[in-house]
Order: sequence, then structure tokens, then C-alpha cells
Amino acid sequence: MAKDHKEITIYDIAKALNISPTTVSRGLKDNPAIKLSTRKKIMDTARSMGYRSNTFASRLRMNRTNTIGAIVPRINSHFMAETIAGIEKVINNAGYNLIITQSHEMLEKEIKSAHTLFNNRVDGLLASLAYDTNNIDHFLPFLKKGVPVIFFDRVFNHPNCPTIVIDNYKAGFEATEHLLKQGCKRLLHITGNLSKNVYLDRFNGFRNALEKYGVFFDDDHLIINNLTQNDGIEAAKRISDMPIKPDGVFVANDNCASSCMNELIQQNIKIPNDIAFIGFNNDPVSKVITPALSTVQYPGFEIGQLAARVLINQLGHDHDMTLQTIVLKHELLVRKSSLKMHT
Amino acid sequence: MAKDHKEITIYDIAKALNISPTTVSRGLKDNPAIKLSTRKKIMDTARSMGYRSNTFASRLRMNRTNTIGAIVPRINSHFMAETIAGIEKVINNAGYNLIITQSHEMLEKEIKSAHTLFNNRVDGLLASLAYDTNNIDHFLPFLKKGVPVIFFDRVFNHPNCPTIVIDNYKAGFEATEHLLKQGCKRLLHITGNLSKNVYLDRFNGFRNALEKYGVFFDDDHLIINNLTQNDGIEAAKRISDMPIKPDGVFVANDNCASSCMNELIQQNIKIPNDIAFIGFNNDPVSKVITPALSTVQYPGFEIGQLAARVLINQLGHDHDMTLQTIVLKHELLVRKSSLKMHT
DNA sequence: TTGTAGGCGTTATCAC
DNA sequence: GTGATAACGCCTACAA
Repeated sequence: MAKDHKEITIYDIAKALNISPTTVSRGLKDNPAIKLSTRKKIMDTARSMGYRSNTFASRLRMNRTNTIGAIVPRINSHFMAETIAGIEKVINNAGYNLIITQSHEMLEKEIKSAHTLFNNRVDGLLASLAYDTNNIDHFLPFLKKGVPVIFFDRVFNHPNCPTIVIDNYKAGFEATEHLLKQGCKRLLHITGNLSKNVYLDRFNGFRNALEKYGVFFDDDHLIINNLTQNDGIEAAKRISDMPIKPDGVFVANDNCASSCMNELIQQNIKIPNDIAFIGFNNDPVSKVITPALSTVQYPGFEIGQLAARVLINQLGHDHDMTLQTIVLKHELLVRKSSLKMHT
Repeated sequence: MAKDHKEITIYDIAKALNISPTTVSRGLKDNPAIKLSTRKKIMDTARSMGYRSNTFASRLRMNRTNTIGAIVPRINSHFMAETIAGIEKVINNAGYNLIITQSHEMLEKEIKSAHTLFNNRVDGLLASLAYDTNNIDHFLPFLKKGVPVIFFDRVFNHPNCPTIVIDNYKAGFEATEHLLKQGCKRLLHITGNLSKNVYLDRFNGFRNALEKYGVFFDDDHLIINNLTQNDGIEAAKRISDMPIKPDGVFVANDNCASSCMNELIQQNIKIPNDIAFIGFNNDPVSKVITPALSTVQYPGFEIGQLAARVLINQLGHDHDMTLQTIVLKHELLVRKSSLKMHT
């Protein structure tokens, strides 16, 4: 295939039409100051000559990139895929592009991503923090330049960064209460790094529900891991080794919950009658495992949309923002087959 | 937080050090032509003044972006997440950035993405095609400019585009054979749009296996849908309405397979004894459902790595490529509990 | 080893 | 409605 390495510029179009580059520039953006017939001629010529706008020249000149950056722990989860879809929708409608990067749950990569996006001069940043992120120094350069930074889900409190979350405390409380109401007396909780808001809040909800129902909490009954499928299997092994097993387990994500359940079933433990489970996220897997897993519906798409909208809203408004936390509604999804004593 | 809206440029550094911008430019890239002490001074001053390179000016001047674009149907699958991880690894090691876009399985969005990436002048493009993509006109502009385009998984044959795939025909054949060897006599196949190579090849493998084993194929036993969880449920309904049901089902992805299985189980059909299943992709869900689902291990990470490597390799080499198809090895994963008559 | 000068393609400003 | 000009920040001949 032949390759044209020479790019068509607005000058070429101008020359072809015997008008000025300025007019071409305006015409290409449908500027109403230009006569309609001229605009049409410009558009047509541009198309037929194979013109494509040079975004770099434009960005250099305008000092705006029309690009939003997103840093997320992993794109490989139902929740995150939903969230990104929500972000994309709003961002694209507003005429922006989106650059997605993964931290793979590592602070180091998160820092590198932040750096890259900073140098790419994104107009705004959306971030959900990695597992081991314990400070946000790497986001300060953005704030210093007045580039808005919005946190969602895995957030960090900073006076200039709005956050979009659900009430993880309440969700954890309700999930636990759901188990308690079924008569569970010995609850166990499997969750992630407690330095992350989402896991800490859920754990606090868990603990306070126990307290409210006068149920004793044994420190051994808190398992902290990375919530992967493998971690679920490991947790199951620990559980089945316990002399006195729990009769109810609240897991902070469905993925880990399902593999844990499954492993216990292999070992002839009856779910839910021996041990009842509740998960988190409403991942598709929660529907297809046996028994189906009750879970907490996490409004990923809405979180994404909202985060993006808050961001778009800040662009252009140059004033400092006061702390803004938006809490979205979650929902407890009870699946019949996960109830103790279901028929 | 205070905001510095003025960017530091190489001119500012030059002025501060009383040297020329040229020297600064060279010094910043560690050009050995510059005295080591000068280089060090430049670096230090740059850091202390908070300089960041303006990539747009640089790209405008150099006509290279150091960015690779990727267009995929959806990031929400185990396979695609693995693939992207593989791509990222190679791309980043080679010093490039990656822009990921989703077509959401729609040609229209794929075209828009292609357009955006084209205008962003990516140095190369990796693509896996949407469900309803039936031509690749939207990729021709890249080829015309000499920007390499590599297809992986969902590919399109074009003399200038290398493709990275597995042998879907063989995989389909083996999967089907696996069912036949268990004694299945009435096989059904659930798959996606047959205009996509992956689904057509698997179907052909399916059909030829039947032929080889002398098993009759009923046209009613081909269900074509979008392979979503919901489509699996719909398919299950169709199956359970059949007067003579199949005794073996080969589904072209695990997601759809698992929800289909599950729905049939709800209707008191015994899996695998009444109907045996085999899926595709080795999605994590295949391990946790009951019974565990036999499947085809799809080497996503390797596909991603390889696609990226082929791409990187073409950058800089300006010559036309002859058609290059790389076929990676897959593997049949048999899970005991999915075997008919397992104890 | 360092500096000068010019241009990459676009858009903002001012002029007509 | 349209045009001339300058500037965005960087890189690279070419010169010294």
C-alpha cells in the first residue's frame, strides 16, 4: 500500500481555494462568522484532500488537551468495567477523550501513570486508588496546576478533591445484619487492606452490627487478603481448619466469596445451612454460582457518570473547591437460595 | 491550594542559567555533546523550577507521538483484561504509552475510536474487531499513512495487517470431540456472529468433528446470539422447550455457558448427565460454577504481548509487510465434574 | 561544547 | 466575512 507521508494542512486547503488559512481554520470548526457557502467549500475540500487536524499544533496553541485521564486499580472486574462505561459516556458527550491506565494495584505504577498523564497535560483526572496507596503526593502536581482531581470508590480525603462513594459503612452493616437475622451467631469477615476506605468502612459496619445484636467478635474471624479467587480458596482452607467454624461469612467482594464458598462445598460443608455467605458488588458471578450469592448492588455505572460529571463541571471553573463528598445509594440484593433453611 | 498557571519552558531554564535554550534542550535529554557539569546544572534547575516538557510542542516538531492505540470490543472480560495486561507490559517497556478505547461491540463506535486515534496520530494500532464490523475501511487511513495496524483475536484479513490468533478451528474441533467421546449424540452449539473469524472457525471445527464421528447435525441446534449472560438464559429456555433435547452443548464463551447451564439446572435438568457442557476462554467463572465447566484455555496475556511485539517491530521499518499470521497454542482444560458419569 | 535562526500547524488578535 | 501576523514550546541544521 502506498504511503503518503506528507500531511495536508490548512495552508494547502487555503491555497487550493484561494482563501486565507485563518478562514479555513474557522470554516473547519463551523464558525458562523464564515459564510455558509464558504464553510461548505472548505469542508468538502478538506475531505477530498484527506486533511486531518493536527491536534498537537492545536493543543500547543490552545493550551488545552480535551483529554481526561483515569487511573484505576484494574479494569478486570464487573464493577470497574461498569464505572468506566459510565465515565466514557459522560466524557465523550462533553467532547473529551479518555485515557485509561491501570495501576495493577501497585503504588509504584500508579505514580508512573500519574506522571505520564501529567506530562500529557490531561485537563482533569479521575482516580480510584491502588491497594497499597497510602499518600497522594503524586497527585499534588495536578492540583498545583489547577487540574481537577476526582476520587471515586477507593478514595483519599483531600480538601481539593471531590470524592464519589457509596456508604460502605452502612452497606457493611446491612450485609452483616442480613446474616444475623438469619440466625448466624459466629460471623467471619473476609476483606482487603483496611487502610482503604472501602474495606475499613465495611468492616466497621460489620463490627457495629455485631455489637448491636450483642454478638461477640473473635479477632481470628477477620481474614485480610487481596480478595482474589485464589485468596478465596486460601480463606476456605483456613476456615475449614477451624475447630469451631463460623456459621456466616461476609466477604468484601463476590469474586473471592464465590471461590471461597466453592472450596468449602468441595469439603462437604453445606452452604448456606452450615455457613451462610454474603458478598459485595453484584458481580455476574454471584448469579451463576450455586447457591446464588446474596450481595450488595454497587452502582458502578452511576458512580462513573457522576464522577465524570463532577469533573467536567470543574473544568473552566477556576475557583478552589471546598470538600465535596457524594454518596450514592447501594442496595442489598437477597437471593433466595442463599438463605439458611430455604426450601 | 495555590495554582501556578504559568508553565516553565526551556527558555526560562536557559535564562536562569545564562545559557541558550538549545543547550537546555540537549541537556534535558542527556545529550553527551553537552558537558557533564552543564547537564547536571540543567537537570537540577529544571527540577527545582518545576519544569515539565511540553509533549505537544515536541510532538508537533518531531512528528512522533510515542503512543500506541488499542481498540477492543469490551474491556469487561477476563480474556481481554489479560490481553491488555500483556500489551501494556511490552508497550511500556518499549517506552510507549497506550490509549485504550472500547467499541462496545458497535461498528459505529469503533469507527469513532479509529478516528480519534487517527487524529491523535498514534504511532501504531492494535485492534480486535467489534461484533458487527464487516469491513475495515476505517483502518485504511492508518495504512495509507504507514501507521502499522495489527489485529488480534477478532481479525480481518488484509495484506498489510498482521494477525495474532489461536487455531479456533482446531479448538472447536477438540471441544466438540471431547463431548463426542463422552458419548454425546445430539450436540448443540451456541455461538456469536458467524461473520467473525473466531466464531466461524469454532463452528467449522464443531461441524467437522460431528462429521468425523458420523453424528448428524440438526440446523436447529445452532443458536447464534451475543454470548452474554442473558443470552445464555434465553438459550436455556429454547433448549428446555425442545421436544428432543441435546445431550451436549458447546458454547463459544464461558460466561454464556455458565448462565445457560445454570438456568437449565433450575429447570431440573441434570448437568452433565442429561446435558454435558463445554465452554471457551477459561474465564474464572468456569472454575466456581457447579459443576465446574470444561473449557478452552485462551492465552490472552501471550496474545497481547505478541501483538504488541509485532507492532513495535514494525515501527520504524518503513517497508510494506507481507501477510503474517501468528497462531498461538491453546489447550483443552477438562474439569472432572463436567464429565458425564463422573462419580 | 555551545549558540542562532527558523519552522512544525494551529488559533487569537487586530485590522479591514 | 475575511485576512495578516504573531505566538504557543520544542527541535535541529548550521555556524561558531
